[in-house]
Amino acid sequence: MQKHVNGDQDRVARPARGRPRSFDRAQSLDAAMRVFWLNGYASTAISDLTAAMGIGTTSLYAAFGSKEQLYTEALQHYLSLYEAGVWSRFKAAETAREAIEALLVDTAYFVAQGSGAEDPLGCMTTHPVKDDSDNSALALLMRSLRTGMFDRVKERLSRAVHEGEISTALDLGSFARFIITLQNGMSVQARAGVSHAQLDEAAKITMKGWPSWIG
Amino acid sequence: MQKHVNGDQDRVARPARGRPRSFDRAQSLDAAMRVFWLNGYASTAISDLTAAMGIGTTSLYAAFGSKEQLYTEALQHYLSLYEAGVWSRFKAAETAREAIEALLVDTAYFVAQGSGAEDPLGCMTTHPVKDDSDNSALALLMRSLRTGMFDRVKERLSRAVHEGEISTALDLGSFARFIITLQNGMSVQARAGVSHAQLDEAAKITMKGWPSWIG
DNA sequence: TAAATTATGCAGCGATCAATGCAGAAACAT
DNA sequence: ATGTTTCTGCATTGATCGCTGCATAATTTA
Repeated sequence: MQKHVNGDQDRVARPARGRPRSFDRAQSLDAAMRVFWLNGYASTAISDLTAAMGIGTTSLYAAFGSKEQLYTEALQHYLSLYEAGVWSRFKAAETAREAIEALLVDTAYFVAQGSGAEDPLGCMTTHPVKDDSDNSALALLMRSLRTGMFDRVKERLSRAVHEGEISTALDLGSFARFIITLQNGMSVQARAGVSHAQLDEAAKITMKGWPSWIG
Repeated sequence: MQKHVNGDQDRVARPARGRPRSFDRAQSLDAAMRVFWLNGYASTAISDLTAAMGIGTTSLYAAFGSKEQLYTEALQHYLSLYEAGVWSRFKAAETAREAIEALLVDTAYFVAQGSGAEDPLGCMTTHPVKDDSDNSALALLMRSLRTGMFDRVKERLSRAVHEGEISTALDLGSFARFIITLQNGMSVQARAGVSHAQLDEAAKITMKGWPSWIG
């Protein structure tokens, strides 16, 4: 009855034994990512996912294991899609000032990009997932993402100190914390309906404080 | 069987007809506020509330109407308890610089105050509640709170411009947006486990940019 | 004491939650 | 053809969701 509509990815990865999947796994994963991104983990029902992915619950569980495993995979898909985009100019910048400004401006663009109706707003990792205090693989992943962002900013600042761009008097940890906090706030603001233009201007105003910071 | 343990508030407000309440309404409301604050609206079950409030579901609905009405009342209780504390030094400050610094420092203190286990972390209004796009009374209240905070900061900056503290070249809307965004970010950070000390230092580092901003 | 009023505990409502059992369908291998 | 393997749709599981009906308890009013 159903046709085989798999992408080449699946066909290569799996020896084609048994009945083939009737849906494109990567495409369904992308749809699931959008739903999770839009509603968060707890507020997303399996029925929301199956509707968006265009498959039944049995197929969902056969292909992705569980709601939590699907979320984990969707989160990794999210990172592989967007993380490089948000951080590319940060990484490529020659000065710390350009790097930080790029991070803030590009974050403002990214979190306020969607329409809010179908296209999600904000950052997927800013949404509270579930009990953060447990030691599930998902909670550990979320924590490592957060510390990773902080460390990246702090590392860049540290390099700038060595290169003489920033005074040794600046507390790098506190300043990196400030930047990450601002970035997190942008996600909340975007979800509350604040426009890209407003966040972009806020990011640029922020950078006007730079001369005083690097003192 | 049960004893009458009402506070005086109820006894005065209501002509004591019929069986009296066996619990202190204000006390139960306070407990409900903590649960909502800790878990958010969607992730809080009625059973969580009744357990924390020490009453049955029938009593909860008789006294508070519905989950949404209870949340609304809990939110107003939250505001009456803490809003003045966070904003008092902001309001009393003589200069805009002192006002903004007080807001950031006091926010850092407030959001990172709790233990995280029983005492909630972050700001109750930063938690996504439910569908923000509808026109329910609760959604409208949340929106008015957000715009209110922004307006308060912008008003204070405007006054500082008139008083000559801040250059007319500064875009007040963008700068106020920056401050509110940072404040929101503090709530997210605190929930993620960032300590009060780190947020406090970040707030103080932030204020080092002041001379460059006011031009 | 009797009637009226309000609150409580118990039990359960229909709906939805995440997740599964099962039989049949669609591909392979032999 | 026959068997093996994998996937799909349907129906359903037990648990929990927000919420309520109902009988009874506790109080005031008459």
